[in-house]
Amino acid sequence: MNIGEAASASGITAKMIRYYESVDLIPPAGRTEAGYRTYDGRDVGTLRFIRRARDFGMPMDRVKLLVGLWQDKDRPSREVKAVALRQVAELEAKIAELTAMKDALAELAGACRGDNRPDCPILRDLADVSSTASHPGAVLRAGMRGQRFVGNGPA
Amino acid sequence: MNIGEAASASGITAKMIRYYESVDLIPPAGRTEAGYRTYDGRDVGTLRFIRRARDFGMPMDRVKLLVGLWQDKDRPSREVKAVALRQVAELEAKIAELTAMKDALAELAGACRGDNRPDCPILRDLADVSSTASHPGAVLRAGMRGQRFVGNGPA
DNA sequence: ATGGGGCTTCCCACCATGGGAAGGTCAACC
DNA sequence: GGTTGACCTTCCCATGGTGGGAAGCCCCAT
Repeated sequence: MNIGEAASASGITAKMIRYYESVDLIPPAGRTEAGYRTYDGRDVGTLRFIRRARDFGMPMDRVKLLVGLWQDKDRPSREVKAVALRQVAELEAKIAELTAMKDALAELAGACRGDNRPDCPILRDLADVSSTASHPGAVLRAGMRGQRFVGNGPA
Repeated sequence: MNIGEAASASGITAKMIRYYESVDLIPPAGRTEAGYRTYDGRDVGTLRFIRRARDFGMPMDRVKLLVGLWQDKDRPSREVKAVALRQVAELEAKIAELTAMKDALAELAGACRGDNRPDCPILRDLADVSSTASHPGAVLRAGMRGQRFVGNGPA
């Protein structure tokens, strides 16, 4: 199998397969004499596994960890569960943040008439010197440095 | 006011203030003879406004738009509200995605005993060839290309 | 033998942010 | 007046995953 076939079989672009190889998420593929990468069914299985893990919003580190556990037939399920629960906890934290943002902003928007007059509580709030501490992002800025792990939606 | 003072007064790092200037989110600051940037109370107000808008998870584009509306005293509040509601809608979409991920993963984790035995439904699911379509990320991958706008939590 | 589609590597861009180096400036203190 | 240390300047680099694209090689079918 060439990389293109492996890509369509696994749902991961050829570009990303090469990238995963370059960051040691997957071992270097075999090569033909001409230098083309070759893949077999097992490789596609691994790629699919990776795609699924990414679908749960996991960062590469976590995926790598999980692939390792998957390939170790004697892992205790305890370890796998711990990884999964960490991910769940981070997702929950992110959801809570976004919800706080959303609620605060929706409330402001609800208070805005949305007509032709310029007067607007949304802008008033954003410009307001006094309400600094109670804003959703204050917490965010304080507590969530470098969480990444959600970003764009895996693509 | 030097950039450092403006930074602590506004809650935006000096580094980011320079960056915002470089991408034309804010106009170039005045300079002393020695080349130091200078800021006044109005500038700090603008920076604070920007920080608040970012706290709602808005991407730079949206913030820029909002700053423009803020500075135009004759804007119709309709336009401001529309921007806010777009942001709310995107936050809701993101929340829905993350919730789908979280629920699916939590369910799997719930089915895993988490003991010393290797058997684990989480890994079984990730490796499962058949369940491709029903996974949370399938939707994600299909529908959310290039949404960005949440990323790390503004920092 | 020629064309088109695949493969290779390498570089660039995104977005918002932080880190750090190399060098200039300012203010305070002795 | 000189030294010190805190601040400022610009410039480059890294992050994380992903896409885009160029330049060049390879393979197969016509």
